[in-house]
Amino acid sequence: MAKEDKLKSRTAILAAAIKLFSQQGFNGTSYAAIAKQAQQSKALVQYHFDNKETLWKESVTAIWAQRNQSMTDYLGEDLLDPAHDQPKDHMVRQLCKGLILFTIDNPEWVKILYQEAAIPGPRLDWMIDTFLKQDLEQGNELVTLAQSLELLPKIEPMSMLYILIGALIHYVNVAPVVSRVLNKDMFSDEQIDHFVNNFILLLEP
Amino acid sequence: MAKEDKLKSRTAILAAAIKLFSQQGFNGTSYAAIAKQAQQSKALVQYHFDNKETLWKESVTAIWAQRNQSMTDYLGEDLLDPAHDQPKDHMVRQLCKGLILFTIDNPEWVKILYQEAAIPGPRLDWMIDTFLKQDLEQGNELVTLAQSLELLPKIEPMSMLYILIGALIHYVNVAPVVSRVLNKDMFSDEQIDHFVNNFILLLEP
DNA sequence: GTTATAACTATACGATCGTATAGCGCGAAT
DNA sequence: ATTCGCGCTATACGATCGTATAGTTATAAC
Repeated sequence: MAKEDKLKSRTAILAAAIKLFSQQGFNGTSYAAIAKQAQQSKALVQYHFDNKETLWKESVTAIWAQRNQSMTDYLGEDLLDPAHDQPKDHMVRQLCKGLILFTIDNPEWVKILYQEAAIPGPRLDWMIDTFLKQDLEQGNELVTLAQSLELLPKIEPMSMLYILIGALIHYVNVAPVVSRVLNKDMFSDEQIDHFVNNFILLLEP
Repeated sequence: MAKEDKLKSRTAILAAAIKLFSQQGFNGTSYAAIAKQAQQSKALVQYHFDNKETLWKESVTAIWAQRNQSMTDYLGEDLLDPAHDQPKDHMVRQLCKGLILFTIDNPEWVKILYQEAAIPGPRLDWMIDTFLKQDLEQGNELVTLAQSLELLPKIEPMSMLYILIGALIHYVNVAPVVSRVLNKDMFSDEQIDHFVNNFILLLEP
């Protein structure tokens, strides 16, 4: 069936666009590069998305949709449910490790965020209004909830959020560098556990 | 004198290149854009730096030179000197605030690092061999020293480094976003102090 | 004052940029 | 069986990409 083919090629192109936009930014990514990455013709890319800004916005939208979908896989809604009556440090460990694994599997949103935050302009404005404002609120709520459960130290929630997200993201961002320097695979479960175990030592309320 | 003119125009171009490469990455930055930013002709840019890779490498080298110079301004060599016999929390606060103010005034090295770490390739390899390897070692030493002075909690130094640098960098990176969302200037001394005060609550050994 | 050198400019190359448009092939509808 | 519509391609536009090279000005040496 033709409709399926169309969706398939469109999806492949969108996936390629997501990868390249997040890695190389808006100006650094070309139609031709996206086409090559998706193994499709440049004309087909333009057929599906008739200008670059549209393609970029659809990419960001897809990134956030995928991210929100994936988030619940890593941080199930009941993760912070006290009904589990698991040990607290185990819950905190699961939260931190979940956030790292989630970021490793979904690095695009961070990269796009950092790309655009570096050049304030209409694209960043659009991201703020469409996604980031809500993200901050949700992050704030998550931290506040975790604090009320005595899982995180009760410092001001926004500051806690900076530290939590910042430290975990940084680990993922520089992992390719550190892996090469220390000759260890920082993406391995062993190294991630090692880092998380150290991190949660700081987080004991 | 002609030599001075040459140096002056060259410096202006290099400054423009540093800004654009760090904001837009290698592929996202063009000779024309650099020329415009530096208010010089495109031909003059090429006269000083006869190909793009050379210009990029010189930019990165200049960024690190400026960074290392500036670092000692913000984190004086005697900052961790116990001879001061200042209160410990004051020294930690000064270290954290220094790192943030330093990053605000020198955001380029982080941005270039994140840009290139997102696309492993020969440019990242060069950065690792030339700068990043040493950076990691120095960071490790700084943390170890601070720990021995009981200024930082004695978790594994590399993990401590991730958290310290990650949290502070993230604060600076998303400050433009958060400023707009919360309608506060996150670059202001007041907001920085607020964050640092919260951060050091976590760092009490 | 002539000359040599250094700083800088003008111009143009082929490749690639983002975009526009006309046309192809083929399944579905009549 | 023909027509129609849709998924897709071919091709070309002017602009800009990174780079090459010849030319122009200005300075310094003699």
